[in-house]
Amino acid sequence: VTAAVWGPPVPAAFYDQPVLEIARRLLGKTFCHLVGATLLAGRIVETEAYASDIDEASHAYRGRTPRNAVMFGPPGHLYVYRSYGIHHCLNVVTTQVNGPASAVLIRAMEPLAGLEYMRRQRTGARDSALLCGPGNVCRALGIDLRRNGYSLSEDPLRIEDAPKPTAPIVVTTRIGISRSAELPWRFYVHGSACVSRRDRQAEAAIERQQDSVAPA
DNA sequence: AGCAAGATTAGC
DNA sequence: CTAATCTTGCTA
Repeated sequence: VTAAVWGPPVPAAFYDQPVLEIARRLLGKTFCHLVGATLLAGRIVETEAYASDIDEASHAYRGRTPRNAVMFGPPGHLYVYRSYGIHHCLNVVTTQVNGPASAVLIRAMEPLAGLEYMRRQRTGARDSALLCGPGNVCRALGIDLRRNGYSLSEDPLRIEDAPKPTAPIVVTTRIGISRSAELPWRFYVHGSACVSRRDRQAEAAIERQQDSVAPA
């Protein structure tokens, strides 16, 4: 366990902010899962926000059920659910007091530690694709329904602070949903090799914006 | 009790 | 583009 990727977790207060703010600010941070003596860690490069009030795609939109209960708070916990009967998806709960149930889906990371374990979980995948896509993230990190409701401020899970990405953040629409599909609630680090799906139009818009600020 | 849909993925 | 695979939550 190297100190470089096993520092202090972000303060619990971090998770008590509006969900869109957290979805952006999670980019660049280090997600850690300690499996036995093996530290698994990745740099978060792609997230999606889900909120219950105006977002029909949110699992919490139609109210509380046994499955989505942890989405209703407190914030700073893991919401894990089974997807398509085969995969798991991992969310960070961001529900504030008296606010709508909300969470951030972690869609992709760059592997930082525990690559051997991840390769075993994901035989055949390139290293850059080990944590590419929400189902693959859970597979590679050994996360399943048993981790649902776990705190991100206690072992064996944590998110650590890390320098903000220097690359721009691309803002675009979410993947794999049919309702509220137009909301620009997906965020990813421009140029990362580990993003699950790029949006060339959104990237082109950013480049135009940069040109106008700092012409070549 | 039955059934349609799903925050996905890998492979053809 | 489609199958795989199974749980959830809604409808009857």
